[in-house]
Amino acid sequence: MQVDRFDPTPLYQQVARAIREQIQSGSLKPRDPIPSESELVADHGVARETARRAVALLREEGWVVTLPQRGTFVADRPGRTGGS
Amino acid sequence: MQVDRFDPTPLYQQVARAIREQIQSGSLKPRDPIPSESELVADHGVARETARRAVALLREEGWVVTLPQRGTFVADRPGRTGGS
DNA sequence: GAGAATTTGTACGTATGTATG
DNA sequence: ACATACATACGTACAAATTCT
Repeated sequence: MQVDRFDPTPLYQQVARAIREQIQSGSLKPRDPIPSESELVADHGVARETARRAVALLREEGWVVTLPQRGTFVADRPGRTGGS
Repeated sequence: MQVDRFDPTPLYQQVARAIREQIQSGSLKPRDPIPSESELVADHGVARETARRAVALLREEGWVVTLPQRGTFVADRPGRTGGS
């Protein structure tokens, strides 16, 4: 799904929202891999940096966990930071 | 102070460390502005993206606070995230 | 073990937008 | 109007670790 370039919402937030909704709806389940950066670039029509920011945002929000050189996966308890 | 390109430590971490040490040593005090992105680029000989990452890291660590379109400043209680 | 492909990490350069002074 | 400063976005390149053939 391409982003909407007329929507003033930053593209990386649009991409993040699309993934977040897939997690919330259950089409992406805990421990499932989310699309790789390259796939996000192709699927959404954005630059890699934009895709990376989207994933970074989801990571900060606790939706996903990234394993370097492995991939990024849906967290066991998505949406929870795990912090104190 | 230029970064050390033979040091395997990522450049953005080297820049962040340099700023962090200035805060810890007291040469940068709470509410002082830290150098702008352009100044970090000039001072350390790195790209803007690298300077931005350094600042982002310090922000995550609680050393600085960024006020959009204002600048980035040393936190009131540097090194504390303010979280629970 | 060798080699290619994949995936994330780091880094540089550039451009435009938005808000402030 | 102009300069400053951060935010977003695109493109490119190479490194490092893992995975697959």
